[in-house]
Amino acid sequence: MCSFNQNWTTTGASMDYDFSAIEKKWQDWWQEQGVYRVSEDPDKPKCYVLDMFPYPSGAGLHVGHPLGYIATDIYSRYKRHTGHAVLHPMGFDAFGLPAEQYAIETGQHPARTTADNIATFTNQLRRIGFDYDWSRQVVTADPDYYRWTQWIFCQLFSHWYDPDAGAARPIETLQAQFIAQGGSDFSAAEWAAMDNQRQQEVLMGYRLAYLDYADVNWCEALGTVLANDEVKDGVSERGGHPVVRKRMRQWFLRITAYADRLLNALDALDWSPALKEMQRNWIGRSEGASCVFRTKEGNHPIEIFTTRPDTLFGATFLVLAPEHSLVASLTTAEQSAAVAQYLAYASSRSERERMADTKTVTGVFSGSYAEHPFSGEPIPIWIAEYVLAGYGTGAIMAVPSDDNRDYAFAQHYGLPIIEVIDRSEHPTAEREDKSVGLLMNSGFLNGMPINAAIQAAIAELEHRGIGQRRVNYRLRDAGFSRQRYWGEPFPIVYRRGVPELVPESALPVLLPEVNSYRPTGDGNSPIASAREWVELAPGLERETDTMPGYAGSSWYWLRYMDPGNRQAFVDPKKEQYWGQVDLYMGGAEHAVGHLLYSRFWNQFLFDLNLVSQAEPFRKMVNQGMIQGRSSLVYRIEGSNTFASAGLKEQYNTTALHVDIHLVEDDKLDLQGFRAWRDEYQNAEFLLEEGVYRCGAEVEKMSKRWYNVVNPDEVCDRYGADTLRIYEMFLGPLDQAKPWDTRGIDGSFRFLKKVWRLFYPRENKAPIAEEAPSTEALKVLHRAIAKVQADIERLAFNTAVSALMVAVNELTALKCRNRAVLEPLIILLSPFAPHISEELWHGIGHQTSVVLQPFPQLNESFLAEDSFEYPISVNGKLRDKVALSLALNEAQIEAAVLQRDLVLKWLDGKAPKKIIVVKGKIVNVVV
RNA sequence: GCCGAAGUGGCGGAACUGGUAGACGCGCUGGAUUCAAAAUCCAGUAAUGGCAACAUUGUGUGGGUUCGAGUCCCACCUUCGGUACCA
Repeated sequence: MCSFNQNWTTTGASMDYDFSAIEKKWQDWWQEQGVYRVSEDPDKPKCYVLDMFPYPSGAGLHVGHPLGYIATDIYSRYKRHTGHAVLHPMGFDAFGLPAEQYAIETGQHPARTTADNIATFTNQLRRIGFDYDWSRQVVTADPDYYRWTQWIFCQLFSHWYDPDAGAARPIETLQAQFIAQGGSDFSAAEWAAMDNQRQQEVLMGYRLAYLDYADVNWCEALGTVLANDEVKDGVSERGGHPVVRKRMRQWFLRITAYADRLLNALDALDWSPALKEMQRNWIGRSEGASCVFRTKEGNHPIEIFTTRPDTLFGATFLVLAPEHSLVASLTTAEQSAAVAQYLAYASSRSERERMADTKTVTGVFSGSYAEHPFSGEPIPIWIAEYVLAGYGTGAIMAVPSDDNRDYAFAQHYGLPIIEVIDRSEHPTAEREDKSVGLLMNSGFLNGMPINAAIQAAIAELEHRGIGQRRVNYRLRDAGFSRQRYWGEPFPIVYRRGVPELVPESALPVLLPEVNSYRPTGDGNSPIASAREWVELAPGLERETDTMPGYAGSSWYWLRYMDPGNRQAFVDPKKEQYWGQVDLYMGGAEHAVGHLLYSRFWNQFLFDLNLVSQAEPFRKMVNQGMIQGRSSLVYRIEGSNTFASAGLKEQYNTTALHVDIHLVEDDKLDLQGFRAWRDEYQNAEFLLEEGVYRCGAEVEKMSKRWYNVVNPDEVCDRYGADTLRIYEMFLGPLDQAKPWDTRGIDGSFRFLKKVWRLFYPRENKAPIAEEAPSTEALKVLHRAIAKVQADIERLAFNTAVSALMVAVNELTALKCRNRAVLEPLIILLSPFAPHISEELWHGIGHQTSVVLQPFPQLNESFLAEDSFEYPISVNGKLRDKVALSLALNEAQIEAAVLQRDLVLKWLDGKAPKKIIVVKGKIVNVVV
């Protein structure tokens, strides 16, 4: 990798594949000609192909990033060839922490560094030759963009989710309802009696964007709130300062209102089962019942959630989470010391520790008892960390007979166990098996199967007014506040503490300039220090939190449809034309976060009739990660001597990563290595056959492992077309695969072979106009069939392989006919657009190959009249014979039985059976 | 633990609904060309045995279904991704 060759040229430069000149030339030409400009065309079917837009980091792109972009580029170019109006845009997710962190360190305005990084990314992307319509680029940090992010937030704030309508409705409809008939726990008269502030607090409980209190990661030393990934093992990642939970008022989005719709709509989407399953698990719907247990001492009803109300008679104790609000009031004097000790222990345990050992049973008795709602028996109330405060009601009824954790707990503390499911008919059934068994020891439920008992138990709970059917979700409402500078400001002002929207005419609310991007130290965002911006008037202050990173990315695909619109976030006509994203490509790391938020925003906008489709992404594909291939050197312990890979076993060595740019073909550049780091200046080497061999390891491509390959390097050395072909040829799109620059030669040679097809060394004659041979046509049409089918199923590795086969065969046939080579260029052009455009113009065309129709498959060229039958004897391949496909099965059988090899294996015996599959195989059973 | 994906030559990988395992490419070996190198071209390349024809073995492991299994079924092992005491 260290020494890049000059471009591939020998003599007669014009007849050689000079990729760097070709690529530059056509990129400029496409730009000038506006070849990739798209608009709505009612005469064409539409196709919307989308990539997850990147965050423009300072590091630039590595070869792993464009994998998905190349795939969608090929797909979108193919769709252009097949007559579609194709929307394939690109933009930037430009708000985020790294730019802000850089600003804190250097004082550079994040807008400035973001713009620089976008320029770097754009240059890198342009070099690869994508068919983006750059005039549609969106940047989430651009005020023209984020005014609409703010606008959508305004809609979320001014709507509530009406469960009766199953859709979002204006908050005024709820107000009207309160005026007319009151709410769930107040009458119309009581509503009327409330002051505005109180009324607003009630409404806040319904808005889809609302304020509530939540714990954040607060770091006193840094004076700021930290994101989850900035906290490692309870201390800040930077500086290692302690981080504590702190309650702060935060904005939330009520995504839980849409939980059921988000879950149900998954079925109709063309996403991988794995991806759907991740979303289902994240939403985590479970059906069951809530039930209230009265306490023996004092009036402290405990509400629990259970998915197994049928086992209520088996509930022998209750368990509260250590953080449950009733823990203090239910702890008796005798138990207070033990409980206090346990609570101290529980709060000292990090999430990580709690996760690590789920086998250890811990808990403490509160001293109090609850009353069993059906039997009236007293049952003890325990406190244990295996019950989570954040899920359900933070309290459970423990049924040791039918829950493994409850069972382990009961065993450990000697609590009673009542069997309530009779599984005697099914001796192999395990605890928690819901599919078999009849209720016993359960009063009115006795003898019922489990499902019937669940229904009966819920009915009884509802009848007695102590519980009800309930659906519970794991999904939480999404925290939407960040105490940061570099994000969208909220379009919110507080009038004497009551939040209200700024008028629409005041949008966008621009980020103020600040003197310092450092946290204020009191938990507020840096923009709180811009006092003249915050204080609009006495008693009228702006919100100083900003929106999180996912705000801008939750609707960006809609903006691409109509990026310049100043009247609306998208023109409804344009939205109706482009509709759903037909193919969405991106990394699996966004499987739950981004994809769930985006679906939620889209469902909401759909409720408001602002978009025409409930679901934004019809087909979603996750591209696999391209891994790096790291190089390793082996330092002999306690020395500055390095042993070559083959010698390392003889010594006690430490493997160290070395920059792959100092390694070629696993051989280390010794001078380069000594110059690389001061500490290696005097390094000594133990060589093998005169060279130092490095070890290698496949791992994530990362600066940290010095194994990053930049696409620019590859473009310099081989060209963008080779990069594109190689990335696709590497393996299936959705699989993780290692990048090995050594393998790229094959793709480069392939393109050179394509070039030679048009410009053979020994033949300077122009392309032949006469009719091609049947063999050449057969090769062409086989390629058309395979490439087309493979692009449709996104199997680009085998499509490239099919093109290689075609080029090899046409080279062998010395085919130079226009009628074959012209369609071949179009087949190749989605994969390698630059060389294709050059060859296309080279054979006399003036217009772009991009705009050509895809070659029409003629099946008649694929038809064969004979087939070489493999003949197996007892399933083992023994012979082959070419036979006409016109023969019937009896004729084939007869021909096979005459074969010498078959007779030899029959060894004089008559065959037991002969299986003839026409056009496939013959199997002789002896 | 649970959910999902995947285990095929020295390497990346191919094989449609069960029908010639290893397409295509890398690498490697030999040869041509060259003063030499690069580049290019030709031949070979799963393993084992054999000059060869050919034979035996072979798609993570062990069973099974089938005329026939990389592909289907059962059990298990390993790797990767997600998730995590979810009541």
